[in-house]
Order: sequence, then structure tokens, then C-alpha cells
Amino acid sequence: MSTPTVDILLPLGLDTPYSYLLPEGMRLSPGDLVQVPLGSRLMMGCVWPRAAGAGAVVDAKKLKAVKTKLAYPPLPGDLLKLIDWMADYTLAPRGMVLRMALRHGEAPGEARERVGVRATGRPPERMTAARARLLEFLADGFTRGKSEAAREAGVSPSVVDGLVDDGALEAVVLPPEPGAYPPDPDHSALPLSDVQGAAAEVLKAAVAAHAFAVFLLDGVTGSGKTEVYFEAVAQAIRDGRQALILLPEIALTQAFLDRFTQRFGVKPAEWHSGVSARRRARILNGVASGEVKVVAGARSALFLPFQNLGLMVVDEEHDPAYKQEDGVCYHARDMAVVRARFCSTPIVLASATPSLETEVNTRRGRYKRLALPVRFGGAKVPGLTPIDLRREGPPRGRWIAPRLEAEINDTLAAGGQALLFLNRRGYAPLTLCNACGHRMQCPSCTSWLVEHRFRRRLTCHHCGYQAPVPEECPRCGAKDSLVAVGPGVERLQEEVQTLFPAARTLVLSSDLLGGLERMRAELDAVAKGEVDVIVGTQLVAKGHNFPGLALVGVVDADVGLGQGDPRAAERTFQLVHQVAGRAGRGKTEGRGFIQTRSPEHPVMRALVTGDRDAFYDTEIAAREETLLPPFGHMAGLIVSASEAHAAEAYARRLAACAPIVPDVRILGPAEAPLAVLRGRHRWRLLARSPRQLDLSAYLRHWREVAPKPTGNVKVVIDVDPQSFF
DNA sequence: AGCACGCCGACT
DNA sequence: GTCGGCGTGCTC
Repeated sequence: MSTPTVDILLPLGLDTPYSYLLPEGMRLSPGDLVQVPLGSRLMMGCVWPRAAGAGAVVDAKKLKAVKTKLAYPPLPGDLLKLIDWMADYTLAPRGMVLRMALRHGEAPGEARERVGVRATGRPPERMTAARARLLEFLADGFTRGKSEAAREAGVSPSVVDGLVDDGALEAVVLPPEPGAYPPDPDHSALPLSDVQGAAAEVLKAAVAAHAFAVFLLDGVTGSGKTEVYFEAVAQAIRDGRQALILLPEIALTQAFLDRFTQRFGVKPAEWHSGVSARRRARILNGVASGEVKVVAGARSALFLPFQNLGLMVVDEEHDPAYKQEDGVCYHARDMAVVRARFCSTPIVLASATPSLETEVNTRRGRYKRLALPVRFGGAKVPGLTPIDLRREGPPRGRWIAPRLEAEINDTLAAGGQALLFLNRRGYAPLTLCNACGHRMQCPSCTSWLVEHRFRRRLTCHHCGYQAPVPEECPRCGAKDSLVAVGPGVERLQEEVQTLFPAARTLVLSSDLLGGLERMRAELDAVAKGEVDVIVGTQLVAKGHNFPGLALVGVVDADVGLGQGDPRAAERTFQLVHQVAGRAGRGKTEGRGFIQTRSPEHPVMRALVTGDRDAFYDTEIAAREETLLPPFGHMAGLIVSASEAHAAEAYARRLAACAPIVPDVRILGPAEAPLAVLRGRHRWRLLARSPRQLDLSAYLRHWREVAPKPTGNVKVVIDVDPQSFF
């Protein structure tokens, strides 16, 4: 009779769990979190289900014992299955996938004691302006948190302490704050149109059925998708179950939270990188206990240990931000569908411009389409007018065509807001020397340095390298010879200020100083009409409401097209459509203009005529013919090394030993699109297979027969890559 | 991921 | 002669 052991998966680059002795009296089940010794240190791990019949296979002398069972909520069975499934699919080590599920918040159960204050009614010995404001705020007699009282009354925390010492306030111990307050499914149901109501009924029935099903909630921006899935969320809450709403992080705006609050009376539990560790720990506990009913979160919320999930929503499902490219490469939308299957819950994918994958799945009947064809309240999607830059472009060194300039003028004169969209951060994408032609390039990447005039620096958008703009050309030494080539949003703002000196302008791009909070504040300022012309990168496309926006100008619709990436057309279509959808959501009819050098391109034609289906038809036909996703599987293998030669040599060896399977095609190796990144030279291989073939299994086999990379050569496998050159 | 072990260059 | 660079391999 041997001592019992348990298998523990560790959040490391290990694919198999390690076995540990089970101390007498300790009861462990799969999903429990434990602390175990590993080498010289202690580490958190997760009890992993052991395959039937398999026992510990390591040398018994090596076995160490589990140290403690942690008082953390265990990972539910569906999450364990998801981790296994993701590891198999993406070829990432199981432990690295587990790591994503364990990287949340801090230790639970250590909630600090919260102190609240309330007025005693005794007047203070001395009165000051700050004290008066605080007392007025607390005059209703309710107890408030100490810091909350200070913040809301606009006084510093020391004023609160002063009044407590004085006797005018008393300190009381508050119960720990819950992760989130319970949403009320019947707080205030919003009026729905007939079409919305019908779609909501379908979703409510699906929630009540407790069965896996995928829905595409397909409607133009402003057609009321959110209100429809809110009804399904309400149904889940009524059934005593939980709901998860995934959004691209930047779309988790105040506007979204306000709409949720309006419908359910309270805010949802928010889960994204901006939430404090302490708060995340509370939410995690609440999610595991079932107390938190609704989570609205970025893609990492997918790994929360829901106790009783009844519905998932992936809003803006086409958004590329759902694809994680570093560490474990996965697409959160696809993994959400997998988790929904494991939980037997319905899942709603919402978009005005579905990804081609989702559109094809819907056309094939695997997903059910719920179409919302009209804008709620009769608001109109702006028609898009093309401006042919070849015939009516702006003068050299300017980017706003005369016609667009005139239209903006009219819009501003009528008191409307205008949005100019240009998907290029910074001042200018390229800086070169007038005297010798030298181009400013990143020292460790194959990319031009982008000038950010506001910060007076040249930066690399790939590795983060920064340097001050030099006074003289680093090659020929000529003074003041560096010139900016091409536009970025900062330069466009300059042009706007020249053309419309009276207009209040704002640049919205991801390198806005001040982070997410500042960003939300700026977006809210726009919504309040404090800005006339917004100049923005793709950030402005994401789910924010600009009620006063009357005109949208796409400054260069050709950016991103024509680089040979088969997904570029889809991207451009989605982005421009989404940006155009920002206009005309209020009472005014919106108008949109796209500046392009290729108005005859199918993407531009589809955008101008508004014939979305025609675009999908051609795009789907093209993918089908070439067996590109979703009509085939694809995986990228990036071989990188600090020596160009080593990367190339290994990539060639890898290609040479690819197992020969009739339907699998290996493309490359070729230099990767970014040939050097962070000082590492990159070569790329692509593997392509028909849909029905298990490409992950093929890749696993390939990796087994391949020679082990030596030196600093690394291979990263990306199943379902987002760009396939 | 850490941390130890191990094999080649510039210092008290 | 050693200190230390980081490439390699292991951790139940």
C-alpha cells in the first residue's frame, strides 16, 4: 500500500502536472488551489484531474508533500476543461494557460477593515470652509466610507480626521464592501422595438433552456444590440445564474456602464487591467461564491471561476483586440465559445460587422442570426461619400481635401461635431534627412521611428524605443535637415487648427498621457459637446457614443490595404464602417466621407453603397477558393534569434523536417513581416490545412520530430494568426 | 518562471 | 589565479 499522491499543475512552462504526497487528513479535489514546494521555493498550484489508471510515475524518492490547501475558491470543472482544451489547441504548455487563470488580484480574505464616518449632530469647536462642505455632505445622517466622504465633499482626508477628533463626526466600522451590488433584472426595462423584442425573446428562451447555443446578434451601430442582450442578462439573473459580458478593454466606457446602470440599477462588476488588485480579489471571490451576478470585462475575464454561469456575451466580436499575441496566443471570442460549450450555456456574439469566421458559421447554420436591421429611434447610418484623392486631393503637405474641408466648415457652422479618422499615431510616420536622404530607423527593429512632436521624441511603435529628435542628421551631420514625411494624428490636428482656427480640437489615440482614466474623461468631454473636431486613431471606432457627431471623415481609407494580407480588406471594412457608425446617433443625420486613392476597390464600393452582404459574398468566395480561414486552418511559426543567420538556418531545418501529410501545405520560410523586432531576427513559416484536419495535432507531431532549437533560437507557434501574409 | 550548475573573458 | 557573463536544464 503506497502513500496517496495528487497531481498538481504549476503555473510554469510545464505541460504535465507534478505529483505530490497527500498529507494525512488533507482532502483535495480537482480545481483546489494549494501551495507546494518546488526546488527551493514555495509555489501556488492547482490540483489537476488524474487520468484514470495513471498513477505517479516519478521516482518515489523525489516526491514532496503538499504544504497547504489554500483558502482560495477552487477552479470549477469547466475552467479546468477549458485550460486543457486551450493548451491542446494552441500548443502552449498547460501550466502557462493555468497561469492566466491564476494571475488575478491578490490573496482573498485579507480585506482591510473599512472605516466609515457619520455626523453626530454636535457642531464642531471651530468651523472652516472645508469642514462646512463635509458636514453638509454628511448632513443626511447616512454613514459614508472615510475616503469616499472626503472625495465626494472635495476635502482632504485630514479634514475628516479632524472632525472625528473634534466630535462632530464619529467613526464606525463598516461591513466589507461586496464585489458588486446585485443587479435588479426588473429595475427599468427599456422600451424595445418589435424587432428588438423578438430577438430578446429568442435569447431569453435560450437562457432558460440551459443549453449551449451560439447567436450572432447582428445589427448596425445604434440598432440597440446592447438593450437586446441586456434582456438575456436579466433572464439569467432571474434564474439565479451569472452572466459574463466580454468587451474590448477600451469599449468598457462610462457610457456602457451608464447604460447598464440605467437598466439594472447598479453597475456591473468591472474586470480589466485598470481595476485594483484588491477590488479584483473581491470580485473573484464574489464570482466564485455566486454572489456577483454580472461581470463586464476584458478578455482575461474569460478565466474567472464562475460558479453558475448562465450566459456569455462577446460584444464587438470582430474586434482584433480579442486576439492575444504574446505568451499564449489565443482568440478570446473563440475560447468563450468553447467555454460556453463546456458550461452548456448560450453565448451571444454581437457586432455590426461580424468577423468572416462568424459570418460563415452563421450562413452555415452553426450559429443563429438575430438581425436588427434598423437604427433604434429612426436614426440614420451615415451614407459614405468617396473623395478620390487622385482627382480632388489636397495640396502637397496637407491631407484634408478641399471638399472635406468645406463639409467640415458647414458642420461646424451648424453647431455639429466632426470626427477625422486616421489610423496613425504620432506626428509623422517617417522622418528623413533632406540633405542625404537618411531615414530614421529603430536600432532594434525593422521599422521607421515615428515622431511624436508633443513629447519631442522619436519612438518605435514596435519595441518602445525612444530618443529625442536630433538637431542634426546622424549620418551626414547636416543641421535642421530632418523633415517629417506623411501624416499622423498630431499633424492632422495641426492642419485642422490652421483650417478652422476657432474650433476646439482633441487628439484621441492610445498614447494619450494619463492612461485609461484620462481617456474616459476625454471621451466624456466629447460626449458633452466640449470639443468641435476630434482627430482620432482606431480607438475612436470602439463602442463610444458621440451624440453630437454629425460628420465623419476617413482621412486615408487606403492605410492597411494593398500589403498583400488577405485579412486587410476585412479589417478596413470593419474599421471604416465602425467609425462611420459613430456619426448620426443623435437626432441629426450623420454624413461620412472617405478619402481614397482607389475608389474602385471592392471594399470602398461596399462602404459607399452600404451593401455589406455583397462585400461578405466576394470576400467569402475568395477565401473559399484559396482555402484561407475559415475554410482551412492556419498556423504561423515565428523563428527568432539574435543572429539573422541562426534564425534563417533553423527555419530552413524546420521546414525540411515537416511531416509529409497530403493536405497540409507548408509555406516559407521567409523573412517575417517585421524582419527584426527588439533586436531579434525573425523568419516565418505558415502551415495550412483543410478545415477538417486537426492542425494542432499535426503541429505537435512536427515539433516532436524537429531538432531542438539551440542557442537563443526560439519558435513561437500561433494557431489562427490574425494576419496571414 | 526561478534557481543552480557550468564553461569562457577581464580584474583585485 | 578568481569573479561573473548568461546558455542549459531541472523543479514532483
